[in-house]
Amino acid sequence: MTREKDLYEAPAVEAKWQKFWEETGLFHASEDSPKPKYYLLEMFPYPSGDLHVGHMKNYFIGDVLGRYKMMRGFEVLHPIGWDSFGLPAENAAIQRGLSPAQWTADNIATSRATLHRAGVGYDWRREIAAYLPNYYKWTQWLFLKLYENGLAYRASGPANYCPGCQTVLANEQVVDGICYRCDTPVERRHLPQWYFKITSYADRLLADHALLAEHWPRHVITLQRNWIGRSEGMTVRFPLVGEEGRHFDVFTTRADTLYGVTFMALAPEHPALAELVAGLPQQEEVETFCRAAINQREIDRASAATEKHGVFTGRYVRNPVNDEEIPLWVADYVLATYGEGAVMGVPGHDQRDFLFARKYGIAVAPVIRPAEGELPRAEEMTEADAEYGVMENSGPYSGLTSEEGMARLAEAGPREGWGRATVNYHLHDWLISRQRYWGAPIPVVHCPQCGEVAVPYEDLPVLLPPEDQVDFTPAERSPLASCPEYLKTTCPGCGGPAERDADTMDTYVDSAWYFLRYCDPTNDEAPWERTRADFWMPVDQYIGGDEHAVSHLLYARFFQKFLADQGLLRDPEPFPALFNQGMVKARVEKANGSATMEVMSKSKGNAVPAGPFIAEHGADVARLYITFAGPPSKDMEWTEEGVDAAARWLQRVWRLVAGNIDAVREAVSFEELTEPERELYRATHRTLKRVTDDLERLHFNTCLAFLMDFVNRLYLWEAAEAPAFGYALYHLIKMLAPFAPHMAEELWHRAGRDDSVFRAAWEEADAGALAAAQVTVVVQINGKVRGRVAVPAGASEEEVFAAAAEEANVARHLEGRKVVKKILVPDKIINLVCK
RNA sequence: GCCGAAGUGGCGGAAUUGGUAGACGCGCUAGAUUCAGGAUCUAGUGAAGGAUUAACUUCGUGCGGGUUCGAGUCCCGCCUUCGGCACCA
Repeated sequence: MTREKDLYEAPAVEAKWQKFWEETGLFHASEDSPKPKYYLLEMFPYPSGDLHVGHMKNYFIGDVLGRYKMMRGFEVLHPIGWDSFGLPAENAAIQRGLSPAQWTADNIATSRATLHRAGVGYDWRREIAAYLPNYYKWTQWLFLKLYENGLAYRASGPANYCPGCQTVLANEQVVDGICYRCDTPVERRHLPQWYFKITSYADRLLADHALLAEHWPRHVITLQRNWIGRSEGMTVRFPLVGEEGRHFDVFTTRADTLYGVTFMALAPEHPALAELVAGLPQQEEVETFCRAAINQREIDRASAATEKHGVFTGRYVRNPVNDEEIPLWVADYVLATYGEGAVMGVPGHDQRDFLFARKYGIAVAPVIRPAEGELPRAEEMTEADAEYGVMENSGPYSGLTSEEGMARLAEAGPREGWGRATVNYHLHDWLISRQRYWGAPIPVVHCPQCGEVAVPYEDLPVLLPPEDQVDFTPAERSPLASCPEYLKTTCPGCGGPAERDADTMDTYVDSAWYFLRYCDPTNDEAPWERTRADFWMPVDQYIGGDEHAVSHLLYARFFQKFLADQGLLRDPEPFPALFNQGMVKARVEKANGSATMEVMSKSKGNAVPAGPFIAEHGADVARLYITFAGPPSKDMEWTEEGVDAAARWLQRVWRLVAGNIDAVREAVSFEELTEPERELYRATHRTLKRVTDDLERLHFNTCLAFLMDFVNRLYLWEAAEAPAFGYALYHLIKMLAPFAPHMAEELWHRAGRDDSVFRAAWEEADAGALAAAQVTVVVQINGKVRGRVAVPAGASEEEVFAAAAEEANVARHLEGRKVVKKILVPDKIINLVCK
């Protein structure tokens, strides 16, 4: 009959403490604090409005950690803001006639309310939004900084164009030839675009992975390393036969095979081609081929991966090392965007060249033999041999190993004027211009007199024009180009009439520096004050999904390095510690009755909306379930049973602690405890140690397992009026706090405290208490467990053995056998090796 | 093809450095309490054998070898799944 009264009413309690935290400024971070700082950050979220529980996972991970660090005595900076430029707002405008700004503001309000209601502890005073002029003013400011330093430039080149989004994309936004956002196959177009010169930082981005090795997931570093794709080699110059002074360069990592070159192949897009074949009998064939190849490869590059096509141009080039004349081909397997857009064909030692040569009857000339073997015979080869070996038929280099040969050739190249050592990267400069409205305008003016002129710093921000002046409907050029009020301006240089650049920036530019703005979010004079950035940066723990491994994380690292070079920041890396959380999956029922577990999303119909869920079950239940279901780094599955279990356990904790709230006590005298109580005291500290250790490792699921275990044990004491029980409850409340903050706060106050539990210190486990007087040692015979014995802690081999021999089962197994060796792991195990 | 991660009960998952495999939870079984429960409590729950309160024994962490007193953990060789890159010269 009192049961109803005992039930924990989450909604009312949670609202009460959320208000309390807000009013007491619990999560306000200050640079004036004497405490050590801890900057905790989850990746800049896009305000999609209707957050589902899957979205909440990384906020909860952050919040558990933040509250814990707070209790550990850190001044925690845990900010939030909105990555709020981008296509969805604009599409809402096009499709439903909504205002992008209003639509965005509404979504932010909804998302913000959900996070509030989830009880995630943020310093809301520092909230920022990328679409507001007081933010994008500084995005533009950073653009100008890069421009000033030659790291932002406009160039015409092959760009990835998405017909769906009607804008160009960065390489990082094209996945398998498909737009990352709308799944439309991407086309290649030649357009003048703005780039950030991230390639200037390629080597440093690579080298500084060493600084991240310890606290970044290894696969993220690997992904970045592969994406940067540094490769060392030589650029070799092949003169064009019959036209003195003209030549073609190729990049090769295998200069040791130079004597085996039997043809050269250009990419179909190679700019010199048209002129090269003009007037030749091959002209038409080459042009037809190139047109087909360029179109075809964009439609379906993957399936054409093995079959190679090409045509002979009718021209020849001369191999500079042996003066041989070799035919010049066009081939569809040569990439225009890598190296020089041309390759030297070495069929003997490159599989692609081999396939190509065999198909078109080009000679194969092996020049490398295995260290322990013969030079392969061209006519017998069925595939290329790409291994290093010993050079043959290579003039003065014959007999050298591949490594030696390459070193000598790298020296000879410049001396003899035909080549030089070079480095190539898979990474390209970051294409940042977008032909869309909802982004930060590029602060550049095009003047017929002065050309390209940067907008002066004092004229920032370049504001987006009002929405009613703009036609959002994509028309292959930026919507801003349709707005004369925006476009027409005066040149900052000469004062004459000029036009603004009509493009806006990639939203990844916004997120490449937002973590810096949190350090000083309201600064009107500068993007941030150096002293404030130096106080908070770098981010001590960054949390987010690994879908940003090569985009956002690479861009942000690039910005950080550039800004440090400018003296605006101190540290070489923004995020020394990165944590990748796994995703939340849920059942998707298929039409045929089967079901699969898929990543939760609204479009799949398996999303559980966060707001309604929290209203029904409470935020603590959501947090607890998500943190207990598995390691935060792995994907988890959302199930009804799991929700019930979390809710049930919280009620169990509530009954235990609230029902014995008067027993809660902060201290006990170990000396005065009975032995069973001492055992409980030890269990308390053992739990504290385990929970602490696993919080530090971000293994929250095991923290909760230990707490469950502890609660199970405490139930055995419930009726007893033992001091050690009240003491255990006291610690339970504190240990519960990071995981179920609302309930813990309520219990803490019911236990008579006025201040927040999060201002209470998280204690170190009592090391003395952890060392029990009696320990159980496992007895193994030949590696098999045969018994357990209780001995005093620190017992010697002889003592343990003596006790073991007494144990019935052990004695039985020892009968008639001789113990030849004893291995003791103190206080844990003894293994008796018997014959 | 290359790179990365992972394979442990019916299920989610534990097991820092090699040292009691299966913690904790779900589910299931039995019982208690209850007008009733999808609430709560207690006990059991890897498989097989042995057993009517057994003790205990054998097998067992994807597969096959190896190192070791001892292997989920280390080494060698495979298989499978997931993720990323994919003609990068």
